[in-house]
Amino acid sequence: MTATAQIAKPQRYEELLQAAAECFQKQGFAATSIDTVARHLGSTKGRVYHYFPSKIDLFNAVRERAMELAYEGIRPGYALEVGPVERLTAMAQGHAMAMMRHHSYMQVLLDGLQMQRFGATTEFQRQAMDRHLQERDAFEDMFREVIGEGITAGALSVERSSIVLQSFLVALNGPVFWYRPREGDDDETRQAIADEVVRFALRGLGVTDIPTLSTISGGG
Amino acid sequence: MTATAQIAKPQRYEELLQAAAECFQKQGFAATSIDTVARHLGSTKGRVYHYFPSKIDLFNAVRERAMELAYEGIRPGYALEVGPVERLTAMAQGHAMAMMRHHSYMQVLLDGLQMQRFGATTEFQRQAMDRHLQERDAFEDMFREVIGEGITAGALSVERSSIVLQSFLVALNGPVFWYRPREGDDDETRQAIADEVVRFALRGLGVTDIPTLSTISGGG
DNA sequence: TTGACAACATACCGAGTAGTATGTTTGCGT
DNA sequence: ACGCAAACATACTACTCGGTATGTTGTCAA
Repeated sequence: MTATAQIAKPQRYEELLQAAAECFQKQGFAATSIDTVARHLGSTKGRVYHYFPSKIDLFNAVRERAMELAYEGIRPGYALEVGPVERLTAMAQGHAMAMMRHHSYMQVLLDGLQMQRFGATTEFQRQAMDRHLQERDAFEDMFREVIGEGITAGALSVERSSIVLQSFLVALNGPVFWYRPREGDDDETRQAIADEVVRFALRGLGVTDIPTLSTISGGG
Repeated sequence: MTATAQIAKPQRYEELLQAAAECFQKQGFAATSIDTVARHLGSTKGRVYHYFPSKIDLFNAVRERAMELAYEGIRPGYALEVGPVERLTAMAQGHAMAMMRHHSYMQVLLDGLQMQRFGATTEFQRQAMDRHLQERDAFEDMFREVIGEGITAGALSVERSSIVLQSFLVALNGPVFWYRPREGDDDETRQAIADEVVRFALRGLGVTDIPTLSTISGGG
């Protein structure tokens, strides 16, 4: 009796994506079977393959969603009409927050990006990978751009900018590696952590007076 | 005709470890089969199982070796009899260098540490994992200790030290994620990169005047 | 009432994969 | 020369997993 009718299709899709994100996060792509995801939902393969044509498509869907969430994290800061250091701070804050808020998705995202090394994939899958890498580059470019403005404005002191950028991004991604979501965690808890991470990362770029969020929203 | 006799046993072991490290790095643990490793060596399963009782033991051997290499990276700096900031700088340098020099091993190491999330393992494997996590903690403690001395000495400005420590370590581990070994790379190339990474990480801790290696070896 | 279709569940197949059991070669001590 | 063990290679087994083919059930329009 296929049980739970009534549930709208997009909601089922969302449930599947969430379950897949959690499984891929916990076990990685290769170690996660379709049956694992299905069991996590209390259902069977049939359901999964009804919504996704293959395992890799499911994985790509999770990554794509994760990428969207990452964009959402930094876009508000990027769009601010204030100085580069203030924009950068807001972007960094948003990104660090997204890393904790959507922890499962983000871990899958970073895992997936490291998958470049899975040299042997099909031509079709290679296209998906390339698209994904392009999105990552575009994402990084947003930081690159604002950091560049900061350097021009003399607010940042940087020698080899490409390496520093990578260090900066890795530091912001940090919570994905060491933050473990706890039962009572709310946005305030995460904000406090994000503040400290952002402080560290910005000082790494040579910023001595770290702007606060209230300073930023108060006007540049 | 088993071909290549003459080769000493420890050398064979070393070859196997290296091959395993490269395979696990490229494909991850789950996606790497014993046959993959064997083919990478131009041999068969027989060889692998002659030296290692199981796949997980092979993997653990790689991780253990990686951990040793990581220790070797920071020990010289830790042992210096100079100020905490100078010691920390030397440790950070050594660590960043090790991340690039032993890139395959280190990637496997970090991959493996993230494997905490593979909740469902055997009791025996859980012990190996616990031992490994303890070693990681001991490793981190060496940094924690020196950073603590730096704070006491007033040379570092840090608020929530646990989060800052994690950010610091992630930044130093960074090269594992974004550095790709190139044909012509020698230690000088890597030193230049490490310098920049260390500079970033130390400034994140609030160090304004980064010591140089010559300063350190010249005496505190 | 009756198709028709969506939304699954179930059964099944072929391709790997970890591990084992057994052969085969080679060097070495006697 | 001979036996013996190290150092593998080969063949095989039990099992898992991605994907497919097919069955089943609820829903809804005509």
